[in-house]
Amino acid sequence: MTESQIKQAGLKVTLPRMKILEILETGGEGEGARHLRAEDVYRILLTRGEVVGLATVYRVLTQFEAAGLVSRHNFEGGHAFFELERGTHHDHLVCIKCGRVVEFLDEAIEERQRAIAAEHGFTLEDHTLNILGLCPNCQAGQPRPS
Amino acid sequence: MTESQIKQAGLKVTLPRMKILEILETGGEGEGARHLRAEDVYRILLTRGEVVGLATVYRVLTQFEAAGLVSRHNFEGGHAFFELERGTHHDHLVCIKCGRVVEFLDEAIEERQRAIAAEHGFTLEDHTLNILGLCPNCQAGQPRPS
DNA sequence: CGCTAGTCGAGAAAGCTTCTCATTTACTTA
DNA sequence: TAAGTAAATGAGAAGCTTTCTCGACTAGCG
Ligand SMILES: [Mn+2]
Ligand SMILES: [Mn+2]
Ligand SMILES: [Zn+2]
Ligand SMILES: [Zn+2]
Repeated sequence: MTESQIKQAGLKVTLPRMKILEILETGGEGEGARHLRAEDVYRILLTRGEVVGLATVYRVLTQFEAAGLVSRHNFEGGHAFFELERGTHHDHLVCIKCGRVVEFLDEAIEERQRAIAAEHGFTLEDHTLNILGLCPNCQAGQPRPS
Repeated sequence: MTESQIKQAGLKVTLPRMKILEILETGGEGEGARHLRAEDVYRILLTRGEVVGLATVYRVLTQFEAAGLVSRHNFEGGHAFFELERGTHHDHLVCIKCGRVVEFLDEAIEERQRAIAAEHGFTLEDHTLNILGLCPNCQAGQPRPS
Protein backbone atom coordinates (compact mmCIF):
# COMPACT_ATOMS: atom_id res chain seq x y z
CA MET A 1 0.00 0.00 0.00
CA THR A 2 1.38 3.39 -1.00
CA GLU A 3 0.88 5.16 2.33
CA SER A 4 2.92 2.72 4.34
CA GLN A 5 5.73 2.86 1.79
CA ILE A 6 6.02 6.60 2.33
CA LYS A 7 5.83 6.27 6.10
CA GLN A 8 8.46 3.58 6.12
CA ALA A 9 10.75 6.02 4.37
CA GLY A 10 10.40 8.39 7.31
CA LEU A 11 8.44 10.90 5.24
CA LYS A 12 5.11 12.51 5.99
CA VAL A 13 2.22 11.17 3.98
CA THR A 14 1.25 14.18 1.92
CA LEU A 15 -1.03 14.57 -1.07
CA PRO A 16 1.77 15.39 -3.54
CA ARG A 17 3.73 12.35 -2.44
CA MET A 18 0.79 10.00 -2.78
CA LYS A 19 -0.11 11.35 -6.21
CA ILE A 20 3.43 11.05 -7.47
CA LEU A 21 3.77 7.52 -6.16
CA GLU A 22 0.48 6.59 -7.79
CA ILE A 23 1.65 7.94 -11.14
CA LEU A 24 4.84 5.93 -10.89
CA GLU A 25 2.74 2.84 -10.14
CA THR A 26 0.22 3.19 -12.92
CA GLY A 27 2.37 4.96 -15.46
CA GLY A 28 -0.02 7.88 -15.62
CA GLU A 29 -2.44 7.53 -18.52
CA GLY A 30 -3.43 4.34 -20.27
CA GLU A 31 0.15 3.64 -21.23
CA GLY A 32 2.13 1.62 -18.77
CA ALA A 33 5.14 3.84 -19.19
CA ARG A 34 7.34 2.58 -16.40
CA HIS A 35 10.20 5.00 -17.00
CA LEU A 36 9.24 8.63 -16.52
CA ARG A 37 11.13 11.91 -16.47
CA ALA A 38 10.31 14.44 -13.74
CA GLU A 39 8.76 16.56 -16.46
CA ASP A 40 6.50 13.64 -17.47
CA VAL A 41 5.24 13.22 -13.92
CA TYR A 42 4.61 16.95 -13.71
CA ARG A 43 2.74 16.99 -17.02
CA ILE A 44 0.52 14.08 -15.99
CA LEU A 45 -0.36 15.91 -12.78
CA LEU A 46 -1.26 19.03 -14.76
CA THR A 47 -3.41 16.97 -17.14
CA ARG A 48 -5.39 15.77 -14.14
CA GLY A 49 -5.81 19.30 -12.88
CA GLU A 50 -3.63 18.64 -9.85
CA VAL A 51 -1.64 21.60 -8.58
CA VAL A 52 1.84 20.37 -7.72
CA GLY A 53 4.96 22.40 -8.28
CA LEU A 54 7.71 21.14 -10.54
CA ALA A 55 10.17 21.75 -7.70
CA THR A 56 8.10 19.42 -5.53
CA VAL A 57 8.19 16.71 -8.19
CA TYR A 58 11.97 16.86 -8.35
CA ARG A 59 12.25 17.04 -4.58
CA VAL A 60 9.95 14.09 -3.97
CA LEU A 61 11.53 11.93 -6.65
CA THR A 62 14.93 12.54 -5.13
CA GLN A 63 13.58 11.68 -1.67
CA PHE A 64 11.96 8.53 -2.99
CA GLU A 65 15.26 7.57 -4.56
CA ALA A 66 17.13 8.12 -1.30
CA ALA A 67 14.48 6.00 0.43
CA GLY A 68 14.90 3.21 -2.09
CA LEU A 69 11.36 3.59 -3.40
CA VAL A 70 12.39 4.55 -6.91
CA SER A 71 15.53 4.23 -8.98
CA ARG A 72 16.99 6.86 -11.26
CA HIS A 73 18.46 6.14 -14.68
CA ASN A 74 20.51 8.39 -16.91
CA PHE A 75 19.81 7.14 -20.39
CA GLU A 76 21.52 9.10 -23.17
CA GLY A 77 20.44 12.68 -23.52
CA GLY A 78 20.89 14.40 -20.23
CA HIS A 79 17.61 14.10 -18.35
CA ALA A 80 17.00 11.47 -15.70
CA PHE A 81 14.32 8.79 -15.83
CA PHE A 82 12.64 7.42 -12.73
CA GLU A 83 10.96 4.08 -12.18
CA LEU A 84 9.36 2.40 -9.21
CA GLU A 85 11.80 0.10 -7.47
CA ARG A 86 10.58 -3.50 -7.54
CA GLY A 87 13.50 -5.00 -5.70
CA THR A 88 14.79 -6.91 -8.68
CA HIS A 89 17.75 -5.50 -10.53
CA HIS A 90 17.57 -5.26 -14.30
CA ASP A 91 19.16 -3.47 -17.22
CA HIS A 92 17.63 -1.66 -20.21
CA LEU A 93 17.31 -1.95 -23.94
CA VAL A 94 16.39 1.50 -25.27
CA CYS A 95 15.08 2.43 -28.73
CA ILE A 96 17.06 5.39 -30.00
CA LYS A 97 14.18 6.48 -32.21
CA CYS A 98 10.96 6.22 -30.18
CA GLY A 99 12.38 5.88 -26.68
CA ARG A 100 10.70 2.56 -25.95
CA VAL A 101 12.35 0.73 -23.06
CA VAL A 102 12.60 -3.04 -22.62
CA GLU A 103 13.96 -4.50 -19.41
CA PHE A 104 16.16 -7.55 -19.16
CA LEU A 105 18.39 -9.42 -16.76
CA ASP A 106 21.25 -11.62 -17.84
CA GLU A 107 22.97 -13.61 -15.16
CA ALA A 108 26.00 -14.29 -17.33
CA ILE A 109 26.61 -10.56 -17.69
CA GLU A 110 26.06 -9.97 -13.99
CA GLU A 111 28.61 -12.64 -13.16
CA ARG A 112 31.21 -11.28 -15.57
CA GLN A 113 30.83 -7.85 -14.01
CA ARG A 114 31.52 -9.20 -10.55
CA ALA A 115 34.61 -10.91 -11.91
CA ILE A 116 35.84 -7.79 -13.69
CA ALA A 117 35.45 -5.60 -10.60
CA ALA A 118 37.34 -8.17 -8.56
CA GLU A 119 40.13 -8.48 -11.14
CA HIS A 120 40.81 -4.77 -10.84
CA GLY A 121 40.50 -4.68 -7.06
CA PHE A 122 37.32 -2.63 -7.15
CA THR A 123 34.35 -3.19 -4.90
CA LEU A 124 31.16 -3.52 -6.93
CA GLU A 125 28.59 -0.98 -5.76
CA ASP A 126 26.42 -0.61 -8.79
CA HIS A 127 26.41 -0.70 -12.55
CA THR A 128 24.44 0.64 -15.48
CA LEU A 129 24.07 -1.20 -18.75
CA ASN A 130 22.04 0.30 -21.56
CA ILE A 131 21.81 -1.36 -24.94
CA LEU A 132 20.82 1.13 -27.64
CA GLY A 133 19.20 0.17 -30.91
CA LEU A 134 16.04 0.28 -32.97
CA CYS A 135 12.95 -1.50 -31.74
CA PRO A 136 11.01 -3.74 -34.14
CA ASN A 137 8.45 -0.99 -34.86
CA CYS A 138 11.06 1.61 -35.68
CA GLN A 139 12.98 -0.75 -37.97
CA ALA A 140 9.84 -1.18 -40.07
CA GLY A 141 7.65 1.75 -41.06
CA GLN A 142 6.30 4.47 -38.85
CA PRO A 143 7.22 4.33 -35.24
CA ARG A 144 4.25 3.97 -32.95
CA PRO A 145 5.36 6.10 -30.02
CA SER A 146 4.97 3.24 -27.57
CA MET B 1 49.85 13.08 -36.59
CA THR B 2 47.26 15.44 -35.23
CA GLU B 3 47.04 17.74 -38.25
CA SER B 4 46.14 15.04 -40.68
CA GLN B 5 43.51 13.68 -38.34
CA ILE B 6 41.74 17.02 -38.36
CA LYS B 7 42.06 17.38 -42.12
CA GLN B 8 40.74 13.89 -42.68
CA ALA B 9 37.66 14.91 -40.75
CA GLY B 10 37.01 17.65 -43.30
CA LEU B 11 37.82 20.37 -40.80
CA LYS B 12 40.23 23.26 -41.13
CA VAL B 13 43.42 22.93 -39.16
CA THR B 14 43.13 25.75 -36.63
CA LEU B 15 45.03 26.52 -33.46
CA PRO B 16 42.13 25.79 -31.08
CA ARG B 17 41.52 22.42 -32.71
CA MET B 18 45.16 21.39 -32.52
CA LYS B 19 45.43 22.47 -28.91
CA ILE B 20 42.30 20.60 -27.91
CA LEU B 21 43.41 17.47 -29.72
CA GLU B 22 46.79 17.69 -28.06
CA ILE B 23 45.20 17.93 -24.62
CA LEU B 24 43.07 14.87 -25.33
CA GLU B 25 46.22 13.03 -26.40
CA THR B 26 48.42 13.93 -23.47
CA GLY B 27 45.74 14.31 -20.84
CA GLY B 28 46.79 17.88 -20.17
CA GLU B 29 49.22 18.05 -17.28
CA GLY B 30 51.40 15.27 -16.00
CA GLU B 31 48.43 13.08 -15.27
CA GLY B 32 47.32 10.89 -18.10
CA ALA B 33 43.67 11.58 -17.44
CA ARG B 34 42.16 10.06 -20.52
CA HIS B 35 38.56 11.01 -19.76
CA LEU B 36 37.98 14.75 -19.64
CA ARG B 37 34.95 16.98 -19.37
CA ALA B 38 34.66 20.01 -21.64
CA GLU B 39 35.24 22.13 -18.59
CA ASP B 40 38.48 20.23 -17.86
CA VAL B 41 39.80 20.89 -21.35
CA TYR B 42 38.88 24.55 -21.01
CA ARG B 43 40.58 24.82 -17.62
CA ILE B 44 43.78 23.22 -18.92
CA LEU B 45 43.84 25.72 -21.77
CA LEU B 46 43.41 28.60 -19.33
CA THR B 47 46.20 27.22 -17.14
CA ARG B 48 48.49 27.38 -20.15
CA GLY B 49 47.46 30.95 -20.86
CA GLU B 50 45.72 29.95 -24.07
CA VAL B 51 42.71 32.04 -25.03
CA VAL B 52 40.03 29.69 -26.28
CA GLY B 53 36.34 30.20 -25.64
CA LEU B 54 34.36 27.62 -23.75
CA ALA B 55 31.84 27.59 -26.61
CA THR B 56 34.67 26.65 -28.94
CA VAL B 57 35.69 23.76 -26.70
CA TYR B 58 32.17 22.36 -26.75
CA ARG B 59 31.81 22.99 -30.48
CA VAL B 60 35.11 21.33 -31.35
CA LEU B 61 34.54 18.34 -29.09
CA THR B 62 31.17 17.78 -30.73
CA GLN B 63 32.74 18.07 -34.17
CA PHE B 64 35.48 15.65 -33.21
CA GLU B 65 32.84 13.24 -31.99
CA ALA B 66 30.90 13.50 -35.25
CA ALA B 67 34.15 12.88 -37.10
CA GLY B 68 34.89 9.81 -35.02
CA LEU B 69 37.99 11.35 -33.46
CA VAL B 70 36.66 11.27 -29.91
CA SER B 71 33.92 9.44 -28.09
CA ARG B 72 31.54 10.90 -25.54
CA HIS B 73 30.51 9.14 -22.34
CA ASN B 74 27.78 10.03 -19.90
CA PHE B 75 28.96 8.65 -16.61
CA GLU B 76 26.66 9.33 -13.66
CA GLY B 77 26.20 12.97 -12.75
CA GLY B 78 25.04 14.86 -15.80
CA HIS B 79 28.16 16.15 -17.53
CA ALA B 80 29.74 14.39 -20.47
CA PHE B 81 33.26 13.00 -20.60
CA PHE B 82 35.33 12.89 -23.76
CA GLU B 83 38.19 10.60 -24.69
CA LEU B 84 40.30 10.15 -27.78
CA GLU B 85 38.94 7.39 -29.98
CA ARG B 86 41.45 4.59 -30.42
CA GLY B 87 39.32 2.40 -32.59
CA THR B 88 38.83 -0.30 -30.02
CA HIS B 89 35.59 -0.42 -28.10
CA HIS B 90 35.74 -0.74 -24.35
CA ASP B 91 33.64 -0.20 -21.24
CA HIS B 92 34.43 1.54 -17.96
CA LEU B 93 34.96 0.81 -14.31
CA VAL B 94 34.50 4.08 -12.41
CA CYS B 95 35.47 4.84 -8.82
CA ILE B 96 32.53 6.57 -7.15
CA LYS B 97 34.84 8.31 -4.69
CA CYS B 98 37.84 9.64 -6.62
CA GLY B 99 36.56 9.37 -10.17
CA ARG B 100 39.37 7.11 -11.36
CA VAL B 101 38.47 5.28 -14.57
CA VAL B 102 39.68 1.84 -15.61
CA GLU B 103 38.89 0.50 -19.07
CA PHE B 104 38.04 -3.08 -19.88
CA LEU B 105 36.64 -5.22 -22.63
CA ASP B 106 34.88 -8.50 -22.04
CA GLU B 107 33.96 -10.53 -25.08
CA ALA B 108 31.50 -12.68 -23.14
CA ILE B 109 29.52 -9.58 -22.19
CA GLU B 110 29.68 -8.22 -25.73
CA GLU B 111 28.32 -11.49 -27.08
CA ARG B 112 25.48 -11.66 -24.56
CA GLN B 113 24.45 -8.14 -25.53
CA ARG B 114 24.21 -9.08 -29.18
CA ALA B 115 22.07 -12.05 -28.21
CA ILE B 116 19.79 -9.97 -25.99
CA ALA B 117 19.19 -7.33 -28.65
CA ALA B 118 18.36 -10.08 -31.15
CA GLU B 119 16.01 -11.84 -28.74
CA HIS B 120 13.95 -8.68 -28.46
CA GLY B 121 14.04 -7.87 -32.15
CA PHE B 122 16.21 -4.80 -31.63
CA THR B 123 19.08 -3.80 -33.85
CA LEU B 124 22.22 -3.21 -31.82
CA GLU B 125 23.56 0.29 -32.49
CA ASP B 126 25.53 0.96 -29.37
CA HIS B 127 25.73 0.27 -25.67
CA THR B 128 27.10 1.79 -22.50
CA LEU B 129 28.27 -0.27 -19.56
CA ASN B 130 29.65 1.40 -16.47
CA ILE B 131 30.61 -0.56 -13.40
CA LEU B 132 30.64 1.63 -10.30
CA GLY B 133 32.60 0.87 -7.18
CA LEU B 134 35.53 1.83 -4.99
CA CYS B 135 39.04 1.61 -6.38
CA PRO B 136 41.78 -0.05 -4.31
CA ASN B 137 43.09 3.32 -3.09
CA CYS B 138 39.70 4.52 -1.94
CA GLN B 139 38.92 1.27 -0.13
CA ALA B 140 42.01 1.77 1.97
CA GLY B 141 42.93 5.10 3.50
CA GLN B 142 43.03 8.47 1.84
CA PRO B 143 42.15 8.57 -1.81
CA ARG B 144 44.98 9.73 -3.97
CA PRO B 145 43.09 11.69 -6.62
CA SER B 146 44.52 9.65 -9.46
C1' DC C 1 47.61 38.99 -52.39
C1' DG C 2 42.71 38.76 -52.13
C1' DC C 3 38.21 35.93 -51.76
C1' DT C 4 35.30 33.31 -49.36
C1' DA C 5 33.62 29.73 -46.57
C1' DG C 6 34.65 28.23 -42.33
C1' DT C 7 35.81 29.36 -37.63
C1' DC C 8 36.26 32.00 -33.47
C1' DG C 9 35.10 34.43 -28.89
C1' DA C 10 31.85 36.54 -25.97
C1' DG C 11 27.75 36.81 -24.23
C1' DA C 12 22.97 35.59 -24.48
C1' DA C 13 19.95 31.85 -24.20
C1' DA C 14 18.22 27.27 -23.54
C1' DG C 15 17.00 23.28 -20.79
C1' DC C 16 17.17 20.60 -16.75
C1' DT C 17 17.59 20.70 -11.85
C1' DT C 18 18.11 22.85 -7.31
C1' DC C 19 17.51 26.54 -4.02
C1' DT C 20 15.00 30.22 -1.25
C1' DC C 21 11.50 31.58 1.47
C1' DA C 22 6.86 32.82 2.81
C1' DT C 23 2.80 29.98 3.37
C1' DT C 24 0.51 25.71 4.23
C1' DT C 25 0.09 21.07 5.99
C1' DA C 26 0.70 16.65 8.55
C1' DC C 27 1.42 14.75 12.79
C1' DT C 28 1.86 15.00 17.94
C1' DT C 29 -0.03 16.24 22.35
C1' DA C 30 -3.42 17.79 25.27
C1' DT D 1 -10.95 18.17 18.53
C1' DA D 2 -7.85 22.13 18.96
C1' DA D 3 -3.27 23.74 19.23
C1' DG D 4 1.52 23.72 18.48
C1' DT D 5 5.52 22.55 15.79
C1' DA D 6 8.43 20.72 12.49
C1' DA D 7 8.10 19.32 7.91
C1' DA D 8 6.57 20.13 3.33
C1' DT D 9 4.87 22.91 -0.43
C1' DG D 10 4.68 26.20 -4.55
C1' DA D 11 6.41 30.03 -7.19
C1' DG D 12 10.03 32.04 -8.85
C1' DA D 13 14.89 32.89 -8.72
C1' DA D 14 19.14 30.85 -9.38
C1' DG D 15 22.68 27.40 -10.79
C1' DC D 16 24.97 24.56 -14.21
C1' DT D 17 26.06 22.49 -18.26
C1' DT D 18 25.54 22.96 -23.03
C1' DT D 19 24.03 25.40 -27.25
C1' DC D 20 23.05 29.40 -30.07
C1' DT D 21 23.87 34.06 -32.23
C1' DC D 22 26.52 37.18 -34.50
C1' DG D 23 30.14 40.36 -35.76
C1' DA D 24 35.14 39.76 -36.30
C1' DC D 25 38.82 36.87 -37.89
C1' DT D 26 41.45 33.36 -40.62
C1' DA D 27 42.75 29.08 -43.18
C1' DG D 28 43.00 27.47 -47.58
C1' DC D 29 42.96 28.26 -52.38
C1' DG D 30 43.88 30.39 -56.64
MN1 LIG E 1 13.56 -0.42 -15.64
MN1 LIG F 1 37.59 4.96 -22.07
ZN1 LIG G 1 11.35 2.49 -31.44
ZN1 LIG H 1 38.95 5.89 -6.01
